[in-house]
Amino acid sequence: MVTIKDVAREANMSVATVSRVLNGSGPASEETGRLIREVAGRMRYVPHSGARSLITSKTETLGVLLPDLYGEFFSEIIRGMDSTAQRHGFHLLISRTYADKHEIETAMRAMRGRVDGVVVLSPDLDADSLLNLPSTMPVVLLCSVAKGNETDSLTIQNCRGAREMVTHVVDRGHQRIAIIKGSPRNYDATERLRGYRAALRDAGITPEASLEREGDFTEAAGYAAAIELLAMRKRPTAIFAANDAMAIGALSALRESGVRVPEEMAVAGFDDIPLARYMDPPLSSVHVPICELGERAVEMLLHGITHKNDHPRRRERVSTELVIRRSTGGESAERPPPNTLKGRLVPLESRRSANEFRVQTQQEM
Amino acid sequence: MVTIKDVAREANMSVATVSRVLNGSGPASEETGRLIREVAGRMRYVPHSGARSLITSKTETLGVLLPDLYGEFFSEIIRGMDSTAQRHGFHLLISRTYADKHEIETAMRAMRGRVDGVVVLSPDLDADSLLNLPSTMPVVLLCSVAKGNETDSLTIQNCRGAREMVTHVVDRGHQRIAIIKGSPRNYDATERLRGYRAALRDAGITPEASLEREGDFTEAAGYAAAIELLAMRKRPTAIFAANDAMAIGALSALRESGVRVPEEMAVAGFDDIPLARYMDPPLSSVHVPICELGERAVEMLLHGITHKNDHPRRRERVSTELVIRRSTGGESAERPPPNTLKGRLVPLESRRSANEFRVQTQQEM
DNA sequence: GCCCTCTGTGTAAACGATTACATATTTGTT
DNA sequence: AACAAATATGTAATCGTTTACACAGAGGGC
Repeated sequence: MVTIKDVAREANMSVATVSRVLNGSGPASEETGRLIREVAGRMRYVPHSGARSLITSKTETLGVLLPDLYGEFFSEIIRGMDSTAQRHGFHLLISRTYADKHEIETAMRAMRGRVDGVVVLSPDLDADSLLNLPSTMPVVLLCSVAKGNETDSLTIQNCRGAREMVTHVVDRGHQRIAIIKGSPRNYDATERLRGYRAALRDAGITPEASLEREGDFTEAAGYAAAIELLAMRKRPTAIFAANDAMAIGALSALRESGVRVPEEMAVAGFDDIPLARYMDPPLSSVHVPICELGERAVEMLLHGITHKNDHPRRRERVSTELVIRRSTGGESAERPPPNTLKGRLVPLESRRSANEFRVQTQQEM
Repeated sequence: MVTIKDVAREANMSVATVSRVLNGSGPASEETGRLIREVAGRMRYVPHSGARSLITSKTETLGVLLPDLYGEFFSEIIRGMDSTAQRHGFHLLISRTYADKHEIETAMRAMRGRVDGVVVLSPDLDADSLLNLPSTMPVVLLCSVAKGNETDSLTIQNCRGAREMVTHVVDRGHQRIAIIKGSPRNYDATERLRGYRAALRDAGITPEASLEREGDFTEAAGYAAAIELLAMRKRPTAIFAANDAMAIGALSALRESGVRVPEEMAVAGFDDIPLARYMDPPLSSVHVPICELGERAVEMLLHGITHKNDHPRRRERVSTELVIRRSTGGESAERPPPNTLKGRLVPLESRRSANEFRVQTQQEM
């Protein structure tokens, strides 16, 4: 491995000069500049990032902690993060963890000293406690809230999105609307459930426990839940799945049971993954700008890093957009590429207390 | 940030002893061991990985270079890589690059000194040249071949998989079988095309240029290609898409055109993404053990690292498995979870020349 | 000619860990 | 009792950078 010393020797210069030239961090004559750059290039010198980070105490790397996510969501969010990180000269150190609290803590420790900050995507509510991480380094919480502690966080407008979708279904004349829920420990899932109930309340419909089915965001769960719903003596006429994967599973179950969608049963999902529009019938869904979620999270983290974690904390939320297709009886004329449906960011002012924020959330509903 | 020195001072020990205790790299009395561990824990000491990698010249990090991949593939391959890496105490540094040769080179440079080795997934054929990377560090090439240079590589059994699928379609009585190809610059795509042609040749059917349609692995491409095929005066009776996303797009086009699958048109895909079985009709596909692909790649890389890149190079290939569902007229009785369909690894002995390998590939066909 | 300010360069001290070597202490062997 | 061997601990060099400080020479203003 060729070091800065080797380059200095070869160019008959001191290491200091080489360092200054290569980093543009000090004066240097035109000529020495050219020479050193030429030699460094020829010798294929690449600075040892460990040594550099030792003295500068910067790693130019961002940590990302993720649970085991479903396909499209994972790839898109990484895409968003990596592109913004790269644009700012940062790398991404990724670690998949089981959402378990202890695991997250371990992973955080392991990252310490390797990264300048961390994005933690922990949809698991129990992981709340991770806010107690005595982390001196910047952290951005994704898809979860940190009660009690002050942490930058970024979430999806789950509640409003779900509420809008269910309201749309109500508007199409449905009264008995079922929901296939996500895990009760999942933040996104609980918020979507909240939106569902709010919409029913708005419409003067009393929520019914038997219409709220358990799920876990997988196709299999959606399939199973739909089968159960069909077996009910008083069937619902519409199903709102808390994500697209479950909606797709439900569609498959309905098809096998010979139930026509949307005539006998309307179906709606959440996320608007690319496949949604290729379903039969095309699936109505709540579009989430996943890529943008990743971008924004990294931007927030970088902000925290440049301000040395000494900045007013922010809670932001990316907004969703209703995409109506045929599965809820909407026109299927729609055929714009999904990426034109850009969600806008809704920055909330930084808040001091979680309660204050809660109120805000209520209002936003 | 608390350093080893702080811990040493607090425990009234020398840094050497602290280091030895914490790494278990030297003798230490029972008592000092306990004391130091207690102090380190209390002070939340985490060693600075940069400093450590400086002296040990190990980073315990693996680099991963990926192009912009389609959803499921990306998340699964990372899952496989990360789990094996973690099991061996390694981290993953991920970088998305545009498959462009120059970009890859830049990314490789940036990784140098940050990682102990790199997995490069470069399906782009033009990137061949990257084999000329004067890399002194271990590299594993994924989903592409390196002609000329010696590099460990791991690929999918594309050719055989495609051939088996097309043969299956032929066996169901089809004679005019179209293919929706991937990019001609994509390695997987060209291999799948080769398998398609081989199967036709086996069946005594002469390939027809008009039945080979361009595609780029997106749903939209599959949709468009299917529309074109339907417009032909002499329609095919079956479509083999080079990946599932395109097959799904094709299914959607057929549905809209009122063409019944599989009665009027059989459809098959490649990859067997989780959604395949939830399509209408459930999609026949070639199962690729993606997660395993990632696992194996990391294992190969770790092997290269422990042997300091001075080991016989290997070319391995993960095998695929035919999954027949209703879209090709197969029974749809099948409903095992896809993860029981484990592909087996087919290790090929290390080969000296690319030519030799070529021959082997022919035989394997 | 003196002093000041630039510019270009070099010297050497950090940064935080590991580890070869030295030293001090204990234990065991004869 | 003497000495060897094993155990426990400390000292200091080292890894590859960056950067504060020092210094030399050039140019300008008085």
